[in-house]
Amino acid sequence: MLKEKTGDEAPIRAAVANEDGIDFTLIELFFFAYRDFTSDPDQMLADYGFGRAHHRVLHFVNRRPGLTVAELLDVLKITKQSLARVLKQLIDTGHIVQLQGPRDRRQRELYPTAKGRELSLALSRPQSRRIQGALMEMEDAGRKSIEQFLKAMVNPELRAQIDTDPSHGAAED
Amino acid sequence: MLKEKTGDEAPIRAAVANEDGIDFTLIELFFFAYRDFTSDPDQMLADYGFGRAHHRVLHFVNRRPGLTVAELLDVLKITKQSLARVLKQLIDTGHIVQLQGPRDRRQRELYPTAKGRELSLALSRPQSRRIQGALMEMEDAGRKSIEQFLKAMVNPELRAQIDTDPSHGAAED
DNA sequence: AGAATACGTCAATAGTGCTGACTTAATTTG
DNA sequence: CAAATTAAGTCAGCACTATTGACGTATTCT
Repeated sequence: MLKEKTGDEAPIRAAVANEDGIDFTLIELFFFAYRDFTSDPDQMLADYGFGRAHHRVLHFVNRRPGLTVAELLDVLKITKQSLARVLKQLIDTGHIVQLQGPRDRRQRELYPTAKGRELSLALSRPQSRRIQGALMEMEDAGRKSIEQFLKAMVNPELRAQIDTDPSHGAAED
Repeated sequence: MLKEKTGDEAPIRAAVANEDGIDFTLIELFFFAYRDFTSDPDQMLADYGFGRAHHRVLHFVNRRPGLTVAELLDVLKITKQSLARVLKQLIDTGHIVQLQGPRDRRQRELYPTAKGRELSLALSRPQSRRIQGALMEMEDAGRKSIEQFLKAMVNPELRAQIDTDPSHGAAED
Protein backbone atom coordinates (compact mmCIF):
# COMPACT_ATOMS: atom_id res chain seq x y z
CA MET A 1 0.00 0.00 0.00
CA LEU A 2 1.61 3.13 -1.30
CA LYS A 3 0.17 6.22 0.41
CA GLU A 4 -3.44 5.07 0.17
CA LYS A 5 -5.51 7.86 1.65
CA THR A 6 -7.38 5.34 3.83
CA GLY A 7 -10.82 6.91 3.24
CA ASP A 8 -13.25 5.79 0.60
CA GLU A 9 -12.47 8.03 -2.30
CA ALA A 10 -14.86 6.51 -4.77
CA PRO A 11 -16.71 9.16 -6.76
CA ILE A 12 -20.45 9.31 -6.27
CA ARG A 13 -22.02 9.75 -9.65
CA ALA A 14 -25.63 10.29 -8.64
CA ALA A 15 -26.85 13.83 -8.05
CA VAL A 16 -28.40 14.61 -4.71
CA ALA A 17 -32.03 15.36 -5.22
CA ASN A 18 -34.75 16.81 -3.09
CA GLU A 19 -35.65 13.24 -2.22
CA ASP A 20 -33.27 13.18 0.69
CA GLY A 21 -35.86 15.23 2.51
CA ILE A 22 -33.86 18.34 1.82
CA ASP A 23 -35.14 21.11 -0.39
CA PHE A 24 -31.98 21.68 -2.40
CA THR A 25 -33.92 23.58 -5.01
CA LEU A 26 -34.97 26.37 -2.68
CA ILE A 27 -31.60 26.39 -0.94
CA GLU A 28 -29.93 26.93 -4.28
CA LEU A 29 -32.44 29.52 -5.46
CA PHE A 30 -32.01 31.47 -2.26
CA PHE A 31 -28.28 31.63 -2.93
CA PHE A 32 -28.70 32.83 -6.50
CA ALA A 33 -31.47 35.25 -5.60
CA TYR A 34 -29.47 36.90 -2.84
CA ARG A 35 -26.35 37.11 -4.95
CA ASP A 36 -28.12 38.90 -7.74
CA PHE A 37 -30.12 40.99 -5.29
CA THR A 38 -26.91 42.47 -3.93
CA SER A 39 -25.12 42.75 -7.27
CA ASP A 40 -26.66 46.04 -8.40
CA PRO A 41 -25.80 48.09 -5.31
CA ASP A 42 -22.41 46.36 -5.11
CA GLN A 43 -21.52 47.73 -8.52
CA MET A 44 -22.59 51.26 -7.62
CA LEU A 45 -20.74 51.14 -4.33
CA ALA A 46 -17.52 50.36 -6.15
CA ASP A 47 -17.62 53.87 -7.64
CA TYR A 48 -17.42 55.31 -4.14
CA GLY A 49 -14.77 52.91 -2.94
CA PHE A 50 -17.40 51.40 -0.69
CA GLY A 51 -18.50 47.83 -0.15
CA ARG A 52 -21.58 46.00 0.97
CA ALA A 53 -20.93 46.79 4.60
CA HIS A 54 -21.23 50.51 3.86
CA HIS A 55 -24.59 49.88 2.26
CA ARG A 56 -25.86 48.07 5.31
CA VAL A 57 -24.80 50.80 7.70
CA LEU A 58 -26.25 53.47 5.43
CA HIS A 59 -29.46 51.52 5.13
CA PHE A 60 -30.10 51.20 8.84
CA VAL A 61 -29.08 54.75 9.65
CA ASN A 62 -31.60 55.92 7.08
CA ARG A 63 -34.24 53.53 8.33
CA ARG A 64 -33.75 54.41 11.97
CA PRO A 65 -32.17 57.86 12.20
CA GLY A 66 -30.83 58.58 15.64
CA LEU A 67 -29.63 55.01 16.12
CA THR A 68 -26.79 54.79 18.58
CA VAL A 69 -23.62 52.90 17.73
CA ALA A 70 -24.51 50.14 20.16
CA GLU A 71 -27.95 49.73 18.61
CA LEU A 72 -26.45 49.55 15.16
CA LEU A 73 -24.02 46.86 16.27
CA ASP A 74 -26.89 44.91 17.72
CA VAL A 75 -28.88 45.07 14.51
CA LEU A 76 -25.99 44.15 12.26
CA LYS A 77 -24.61 41.54 14.66
CA ILE A 78 -21.03 42.55 14.04
CA THR A 79 -18.32 43.81 16.37
CA LYS A 80 -17.42 47.38 17.19
CA GLN A 81 -14.09 46.96 15.45
CA SER A 82 -15.72 45.72 12.27
CA LEU A 83 -18.06 48.66 12.19
CA ALA A 84 -15.36 51.23 12.96
CA ARG A 85 -13.66 51.51 9.59
CA VAL A 86 -16.86 51.48 7.62
CA LEU A 87 -18.62 54.02 9.81
CA LYS A 88 -15.60 56.29 9.87
CA GLN A 89 -15.49 56.35 6.09
CA LEU A 90 -19.18 57.18 5.85
CA ILE A 91 -18.72 60.04 8.31
CA ASP A 92 -15.58 61.33 6.60
CA THR A 93 -17.34 61.38 3.26
CA GLY A 94 -20.27 63.30 4.69
CA HIS A 95 -22.90 60.59 4.34
CA ILE A 96 -23.54 60.22 8.04
CA VAL A 97 -23.23 62.62 10.98
CA GLN A 98 -22.95 61.87 14.66
CA LEU A 99 -24.77 63.83 17.34
CA GLN A 100 -24.11 63.55 21.01
CA GLY A 101 -26.94 61.71 22.72
CA PRO A 102 -29.27 64.16 24.48
CA ARG A 103 -29.98 62.00 27.51
CA ASP A 104 -26.71 60.12 27.69
CA ARG A 105 -23.86 62.17 26.35
CA ARG A 106 -21.67 59.12 25.94
CA GLN A 107 -23.87 57.95 23.14
CA ARG A 108 -23.49 59.02 19.52
CA GLU A 109 -26.71 59.24 17.60
CA LEU A 110 -26.25 58.49 13.91
CA TYR A 111 -28.13 60.45 11.26
CA PRO A 112 -27.92 60.51 7.49
CA THR A 113 -27.12 63.76 5.71
CA ALA A 114 -28.93 64.71 2.51
CA LYS A 115 -26.05 63.10 0.67
CA GLY A 116 -26.38 59.93 2.72
CA ARG A 117 -30.11 59.82 2.20
CA GLU A 118 -29.69 60.15 -1.52
CA LEU A 119 -27.11 57.41 -1.74
CA SER A 120 -29.25 55.09 0.33
CA LEU A 121 -32.21 55.65 -1.96
CA ALA A 122 -30.07 55.22 -5.07
CA LEU A 123 -28.68 51.92 -3.82
CA SER A 124 -32.08 50.58 -2.88
CA ARG A 125 -33.82 51.57 -6.09
CA PRO A 126 -32.59 48.66 -8.25
CA GLN A 127 -33.20 46.23 -5.39
CA SER A 128 -36.76 47.40 -5.02
CA ARG A 129 -37.29 47.24 -8.76
CA ARG A 130 -36.05 43.67 -8.77
CA ILE A 131 -38.40 42.77 -5.95
CA GLN A 132 -41.38 44.39 -7.65
CA GLY A 133 -40.61 42.49 -10.83
CA ALA A 134 -40.32 39.21 -8.96
CA LEU A 135 -43.59 39.77 -7.12
CA MET A 136 -45.33 40.28 -10.41
CA GLU A 137 -44.05 36.99 -11.77
CA MET A 138 -45.72 35.04 -9.02
CA GLU A 139 -49.01 33.45 -9.88
CA ASP A 140 -50.96 32.77 -6.73
CA ALA A 141 -49.28 34.63 -3.92
CA GLY A 142 -48.68 38.28 -3.22
CA ARG A 143 -46.28 40.56 -1.46
CA LYS A 144 -47.66 39.69 1.94
CA SER A 145 -46.77 36.04 1.54
CA ILE A 146 -43.19 36.91 0.71
CA GLU A 147 -42.98 39.16 3.72
CA GLN A 148 -44.32 36.37 5.90
CA PHE A 149 -41.89 33.88 4.44
CA LEU A 150 -38.82 36.06 4.78
CA LYS A 151 -39.71 37.07 8.28
CA ALA A 152 -40.20 33.45 9.24
CA MET A 153 -36.73 32.70 7.89
CA VAL A 154 -35.21 35.01 10.50
CA ASN A 155 -34.21 33.63 13.88
CA PRO A 156 -37.25 33.91 16.17
CA GLU A 157 -35.41 35.90 18.85
CA LEU A 158 -34.65 38.62 16.35
CA ARG A 159 -38.03 39.00 14.76
CA ALA A 160 -39.34 41.51 17.27
CA GLN A 161 -36.30 43.72 16.82
CA ILE A 162 -36.64 43.97 13.08
CA ASP A 163 -40.34 44.53 13.10
CA THR A 164 -41.59 45.47 9.71
CA ASP A 165 -42.52 48.96 10.85
CA PRO A 166 -39.92 51.75 10.60
CA SER A 167 -40.74 53.34 13.96
CA HIS A 168 -38.42 51.47 16.25
CA GLY A 169 -38.05 53.76 19.20
CA ALA A 170 -34.59 54.82 18.17
CA ALA A 171 -35.81 57.66 16.01
CA GLU A 172 -38.83 58.90 17.88
CA ASP A 173 -37.75 58.72 21.50
CA MET B 1 -14.79 79.94 7.96
CA LEU B 2 -12.92 77.46 10.05
CA LYS B 3 -12.67 74.14 8.19
CA GLU B 4 -16.34 74.01 7.17
CA LYS B 5 -16.74 70.80 5.23
CA THR B 6 -18.59 72.67 2.46
CA GLY B 7 -21.34 70.03 2.07
CA ASP B 8 -24.67 70.16 3.83
CA GLU B 9 -24.07 68.17 6.96
CA ALA B 10 -27.43 68.73 8.56
CA PRO B 11 -28.79 65.54 10.09
CA ILE B 12 -31.98 64.22 8.58
CA ARG B 13 -34.23 63.14 11.41
CA ALA B 14 -37.03 61.50 9.45
CA ALA B 15 -36.82 57.78 8.75
CA VAL B 16 -37.04 56.69 5.15
CA ALA B 17 -40.22 54.80 4.67
CA ASN B 18 -41.61 52.61 1.95
CA GLU B 19 -43.38 55.72 0.68
CA ASP B 20 -40.40 56.71 -1.40
CA GLY B 21 -41.56 54.03 -3.79
CA ILE B 22 -38.94 51.69 -2.43
CA ASP B 23 -39.80 48.56 -0.52
CA PHE B 24 -37.33 48.93 2.32
CA THR B 25 -39.21 46.40 4.38
CA LEU B 26 -38.59 43.54 1.98
CA ILE B 27 -35.05 44.70 1.25
CA GLU B 28 -34.30 44.55 4.96
CA LEU B 29 -36.06 41.25 5.50
CA PHE B 30 -34.14 39.70 2.65
CA PHE B 31 -30.91 40.72 4.35
CA PHE B 32 -31.90 39.28 7.72
CA ALA B 33 -33.35 36.14 6.18
CA TYR B 34 -30.24 35.36 4.20
CA ARG B 35 -27.94 36.09 7.09
CA ASP B 36 -29.75 33.68 9.36
CA PHE B 37 -30.18 31.17 6.55
CA THR B 38 -26.41 30.89 6.21
CA SER B 39 -25.64 31.04 9.92
CA ASP B 40 -26.27 27.36 10.73
CA PRO B 41 -23.96 25.86 8.09
CA ASP B 42 -21.40 28.59 8.78
CA GLN B 43 -21.12 27.41 12.35
CA MET B 44 -20.69 23.78 11.34
CA LEU B 45 -18.11 24.65 8.72
CA ALA B 46 -15.97 26.34 11.33
CA ASP B 47 -15.35 22.91 12.89
CA TYR B 48 -13.72 21.78 9.66
CA GLY B 49 -11.75 24.98 9.15
CA PHE B 50 -13.97 25.66 6.17
CA GLY B 51 -15.92 28.73 5.16
CA ARG B 52 -19.01 29.51 3.18
CA ALA B 53 -17.16 29.13 -0.10
CA HIS B 54 -16.46 25.49 0.70
CA HIS B 55 -20.15 24.93 1.26
CA ARG B 56 -21.04 26.38 -2.10
CA VAL B 57 -18.54 24.25 -3.96
CA LEU B 58 -19.61 21.16 -2.09
CA HIS B 59 -23.24 21.94 -2.78
CA PHE B 60 -22.88 22.22 -6.54
CA VAL B 61 -20.58 19.24 -6.87
CA ASN B 62 -23.21 17.20 -5.07
CA ARG B 63 -26.01 18.65 -7.10
CA ARG B 64 -24.26 18.18 -10.43
CA PRO B 65 -21.65 15.44 -10.06
CA GLY B 66 -19.24 15.40 -12.96
CA LEU B 67 -19.19 19.18 -13.22
CA THR B 68 -16.00 20.45 -14.77
CA VAL B 69 -13.97 23.20 -13.15
CA ALA B 70 -15.02 25.66 -15.85
CA GLU B 71 -18.68 24.85 -15.34
CA LEU B 72 -18.36 25.32 -11.62
CA LEU B 73 -16.72 28.69 -12.12
CA ASP B 74 -19.54 29.68 -14.40
CA VAL B 75 -22.19 28.70 -11.88
CA LEU B 76 -20.50 30.38 -8.95
CA LYS B 77 -19.44 33.42 -10.95
CA ILE B 78 -16.07 33.61 -9.28
CA THR B 79 -12.56 33.45 -10.70
CA LYS B 80 -10.36 30.42 -11.11
CA GLN B 81 -7.97 31.78 -8.51
CA SER B 82 -10.73 32.22 -5.96
CA LEU B 83 -11.88 28.67 -6.45
CA ALA B 84 -8.38 27.16 -6.36
CA ARG B 85 -7.67 27.19 -2.63
CA VAL B 86 -11.14 26.15 -1.64
CA LEU B 87 -11.32 23.30 -4.12
CA LYS B 88 -7.83 22.12 -3.23
CA GLN B 89 -8.78 21.90 0.43
CA LEU B 90 -11.91 19.93 -0.34
CA ILE B 91 -9.88 17.52 -2.46
CA ASP B 92 -7.11 17.20 0.11
CA THR B 93 -9.62 16.42 2.84
CA GLY B 94 -11.26 13.73 0.71
CA HIS B 95 -14.61 15.43 0.21
CA ILE B 96 -14.24 15.77 -3.53
CA VAL B 97 -12.37 13.79 -6.16
CA GLN B 98 -11.32 14.78 -9.64
CA LEU B 99 -11.57 12.48 -12.64
CA GLN B 100 -10.03 13.19 -15.98
CA GLY B 101 -12.69 14.09 -18.50
CA PRO B 102 -13.48 11.12 -20.75
CA ARG B 103 -13.98 13.10 -23.94
CA ASP B 104 -11.58 15.96 -23.24
CA ARG B 105 -8.69 14.90 -21.05
CA ARG B 106 -7.89 18.50 -20.19
CA GLN B 107 -11.05 18.67 -18.18
CA ARG B 108 -11.40 17.59 -14.58
CA GLU B 109 -14.77 16.21 -13.63
CA LEU B 110 -15.63 16.86 -10.01
CA TYR B 111 -17.42 14.26 -7.91
CA PRO B 112 -18.27 14.07 -4.23
CA THR B 113 -17.00 11.16 -2.16
CA ALA B 114 -19.22 9.52 0.43
CA LYS B 115 -17.65 11.87 2.95
CA GLY B 116 -18.39 14.87 0.77
CA ARG B 117 -21.94 13.74 0.20
CA GLU B 118 -22.52 13.38 3.90
CA LEU B 119 -21.12 16.79 4.72
CA SER B 120 -23.22 18.39 2.03
CA LEU B 121 -26.36 16.82 3.44
CA ALA B 122 -25.43 17.75 6.99
CA LEU B 123 -24.89 21.39 6.04
CA SER B 124 -28.14 21.60 4.13
CA ARG B 125 -30.29 19.95 6.76
CA PRO B 126 -30.74 22.99 9.04
CA GLN B 127 -31.28 25.20 6.04
CA SER B 128 -34.01 22.97 4.72
CA ARG B 129 -35.58 22.77 8.16
CA ARG B 130 -35.63 26.54 8.35
CA ILE B 131 -37.26 26.77 4.94
CA GLN B 132 -39.90 24.17 5.82
CA GLY B 133 -40.71 26.07 8.99
CA ALA B 134 -41.01 29.35 7.13
CA LEU B 135 -43.24 27.84 4.47
CA MET B 136 -45.59 26.64 7.17
CA GLU B 137 -45.89 30.09 8.67
CA MET B 138 -47.27 31.52 5.46
CA GLU B 139 -51.01 31.91 5.29
CA ASP B 140 -52.10 32.08 1.68
CA ALA B 141 -49.17 31.00 -0.43
CA GLY B 142 -47.26 27.77 -0.79
CA ARG B 143 -43.85 26.49 -1.69
CA LYS B 144 -44.43 27.04 -5.37
CA SER B 145 -44.92 30.76 -4.91
CA ILE B 146 -41.64 31.06 -3.07
CA GLU B 147 -39.86 29.15 -5.79
CA GLN B 148 -41.38 31.45 -8.39
CA PHE B 149 -40.41 34.52 -6.42
CA LEU B 150 -36.82 33.48 -5.78
CA LYS B 151 -36.31 32.40 -9.34
CA ALA B 152 -37.66 35.72 -10.56
CA MET B 153 -35.15 37.50 -8.33
CA VAL B 154 -32.32 35.92 -10.29
CA ASN B 155 -30.91 37.70 -13.32
CA PRO B 156 -32.92 36.56 -16.36
CA GLU B 157 -29.86 35.41 -18.31
CA LEU B 158 -28.98 32.98 -15.55
CA ARG B 159 -32.36 31.42 -14.99
CA ALA B 160 -32.00 28.78 -17.65
CA GLN B 161 -28.67 27.66 -16.24
CA ILE B 162 -29.97 27.14 -12.73
CA ASP B 163 -33.10 25.40 -13.79
CA THR B 164 -34.92 23.93 -10.88
CA ASP B 165 -34.27 20.43 -12.04
CA PRO B 166 -31.10 18.63 -10.94
CA SER B 167 -30.36 17.05 -14.31
CA HIS B 168 -28.23 19.69 -15.94
CA GLY B 169 -26.34 17.80 -18.57
CA ALA B 170 -23.17 17.85 -16.52
CA ALA B 171 -23.96 14.64 -14.73
CA GLU B 172 -25.83 12.67 -17.28
CA ASP B 173 -24.02 13.55 -20.47
C1' DA C 1 2.77 23.21 -36.57
C1' DG C 2 0.47 26.76 -34.24
C1' DA C 3 -3.48 28.61 -31.85
C1' DA C 4 -6.75 28.03 -28.53
C1' DT C 5 -8.55 25.84 -24.42
C1' DA C 6 -8.69 23.72 -19.52
C1' DC C 7 -6.49 23.74 -15.57
C1' DG C 8 -3.20 24.96 -12.03
C1' DT C 9 -0.34 28.21 -9.61
C1' DC C 10 2.35 32.42 -7.90
C1' DA C 11 1.99 37.06 -6.16
C1' DA C 12 -0.26 41.12 -4.68
C1' DT C 13 -4.41 43.54 -3.16
C1' DA C 14 -9.19 44.68 -1.26
C1' DG C 15 -13.17 44.15 1.69
C1' DT C 16 -15.26 42.25 5.64
C1' DG C 17 -15.07 40.14 9.62
C1' DC C 18 -12.83 38.38 14.10
C1' DT C 19 -10.22 38.60 18.92
C1' DG C 20 -7.77 41.01 22.45
C1' DA C 21 -6.24 45.05 24.70
C1' DC C 22 -6.47 49.68 26.00
C1' DT C 23 -8.15 54.75 26.40
C1' DT C 24 -11.46 58.44 27.21
C1' DA C 25 -15.58 60.33 28.74
C1' DA C 26 -19.83 60.00 31.07
C1' DT C 27 -23.09 57.79 33.98
C1' DT C 28 -24.46 54.81 37.70
C1' DT C 29 -23.87 52.77 42.11
C1' DG C 30 -22.55 52.09 46.75
C1' DC D 1 -17.90 61.51 46.53
C1' DA D 2 -15.23 57.56 44.96
C1' DA D 3 -15.51 53.38 42.44
C1' DA D 4 -17.50 50.61 39.02
C1' DT D 5 -19.73 50.35 34.81
C1' DT D 6 -20.97 51.72 30.26
C1' DA D 7 -20.50 53.90 25.35
C1' DA D 8 -17.52 54.72 22.14
C1' DG D 9 -13.10 54.89 19.81
C1' DT D 10 -8.68 52.90 18.54
C1' DC D 11 -4.44 49.87 17.79
C1' DA D 12 -2.59 45.49 16.32
C1' DG D 13 -2.92 41.13 14.30
C1' DC D 14 -5.33 37.53 11.88
C1' DA D 15 -8.76 34.75 8.74
C1' DC D 16 -11.69 34.20 4.76
C1' DT D 17 -13.30 35.35 0.32
C1' DA D 18 -12.64 37.47 -3.69
C1' DT D 19 -10.05 40.26 -7.11
C1' DT D 20 -6.34 41.12 -11.09
C1' DG D 21 -2.34 39.88 -13.68
C1' DA D 22 1.01 36.71 -15.17
C1' DC D 23 2.77 32.39 -16.33
C1' DG D 24 3.25 27.12 -17.10
C1' DT D 25 1.56 22.69 -18.85
C1' DA D 26 -1.19 19.47 -21.08
C1' DT D 27 -4.46 18.73 -24.56
C1' DT D 28 -7.33 19.63 -28.44
C1' DC D 29 -8.61 22.12 -32.52
C1' DT D 30 -7.54 24.30 -37.02
